[in-house]
Amino acid sequence: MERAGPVSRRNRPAKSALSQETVVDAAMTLLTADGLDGVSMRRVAQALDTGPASLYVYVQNRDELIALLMDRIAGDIPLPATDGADWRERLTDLMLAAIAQLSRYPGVAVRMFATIPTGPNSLALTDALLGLLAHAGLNRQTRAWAVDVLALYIVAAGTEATLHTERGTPHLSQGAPAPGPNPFAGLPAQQYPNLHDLSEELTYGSFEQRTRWSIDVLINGILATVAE
Amino acid sequence: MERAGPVSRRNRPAKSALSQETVVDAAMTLLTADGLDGVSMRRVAQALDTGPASLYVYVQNRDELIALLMDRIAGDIPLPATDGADWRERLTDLMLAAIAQLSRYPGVAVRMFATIPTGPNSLALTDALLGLLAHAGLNRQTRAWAVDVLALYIVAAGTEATLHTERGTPHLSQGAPAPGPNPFAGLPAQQYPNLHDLSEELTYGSFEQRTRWSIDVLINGILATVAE
DNA sequence: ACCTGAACACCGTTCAAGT
DNA sequence: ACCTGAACACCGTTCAAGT
Repeated sequence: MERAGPVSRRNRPAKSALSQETVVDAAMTLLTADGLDGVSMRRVAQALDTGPASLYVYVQNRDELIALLMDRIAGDIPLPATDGADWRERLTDLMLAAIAQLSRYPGVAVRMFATIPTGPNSLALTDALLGLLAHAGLNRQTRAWAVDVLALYIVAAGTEATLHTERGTPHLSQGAPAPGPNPFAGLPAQQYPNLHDLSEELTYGSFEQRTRWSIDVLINGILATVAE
Repeated sequence: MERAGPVSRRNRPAKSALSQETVVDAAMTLLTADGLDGVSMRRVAQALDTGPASLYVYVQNRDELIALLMDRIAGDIPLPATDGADWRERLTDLMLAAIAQLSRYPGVAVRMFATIPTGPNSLALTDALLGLLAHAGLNRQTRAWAVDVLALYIVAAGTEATLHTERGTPHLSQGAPAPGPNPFAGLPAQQYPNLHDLSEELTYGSFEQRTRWSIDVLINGILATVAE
């Protein structure tokens, strides 16, 4: 009773058969090379030696193609051990791994605000996140809302990290502090007394340091804030 | 010793003179009507009865135009009272107001991940945020990193709210809970035990309720997590 | 059913020429 | 110095025609 998906007829010597997999493969190659901006329907088609219209057999539109790319990317984030002593460390590591993975593919994290991820890999990650929160002794509603903020933070930090990647500023997978002159130092103290006063502290610390601190803030906050 | 900015010569009967202000005005009108996607250089030019090339006298490129729009939007967020008893309530209100304001202009919040806001209105808001944190008894480094996470959260929540606006789901400035069927209820319990188990809780609560809880999480977390 | 060239309705930005 | 039409190099998506 199964209906087979569309089958390509390009089994000729020169061209290989198209399929959703080959389309996503080609898109993934472009994504890795040029970021999401490089993944246009026309360029994907070109890479497959065909016209853009051909892709619409395997993918509804560019948005669906991007959703498929997202889930591939999610699939490369290692799931945490389901059991173990330190849930907090496992949670932190999972979040850092997710942010680092998103930072590798410029333009992808931003789009995740739009899509509640429904791919199997993304769902598995969310489920794992919830599993870790269960070890924290939180009630059901708190766990549910907590996974929401944590996911939002992952996507937000991933988006930020991506921009650091594009600008060449160091981020998660690199060391070294930020370079360049302090943009807050020159601000008028009259108008912006607090920014002026804290200009040193505002630029202190690497992206990784700040991210680790932020994750601590979130976890401490969740532990201290019962929902309901 | 001042150099005057470019002055338009279109002081003829039919067309009014162009200036950066008129360009941003026209862009703002389009933004309000159609969101940021509606603000193309060509459409702005059309609204001003000219060609797109004319705009480049008053604005370096579309990115700069968007940055100018952002600061206009920031200017409509009321600054908190500089003194008062309850810093925590003032901080919460400021964050909710900022998120609500961003939710009114689809497409804008997303772009704020890219830009460290340098407009006068955005800087004033950040300065005010830091001022409120000073009342919380936090050390200097904690205040600096705190304003970072809070700003990141505002932009992230604003981006999310925007999508709710676009989809017609209720959000900050509206009441009522979310409609539609529960997307987690039908998930296989074998593969996603936690998502399946918490499907009720995952969809419980309005956007405003969740946002308020998240802000509480952040504030509690910041108070519990000293930087340095 | 799959594949495709051509077209439709758009983009941002640049450039040479006009005033 | 300001303004502009036209062009350049792109987009996503649709459609009619081919196999």
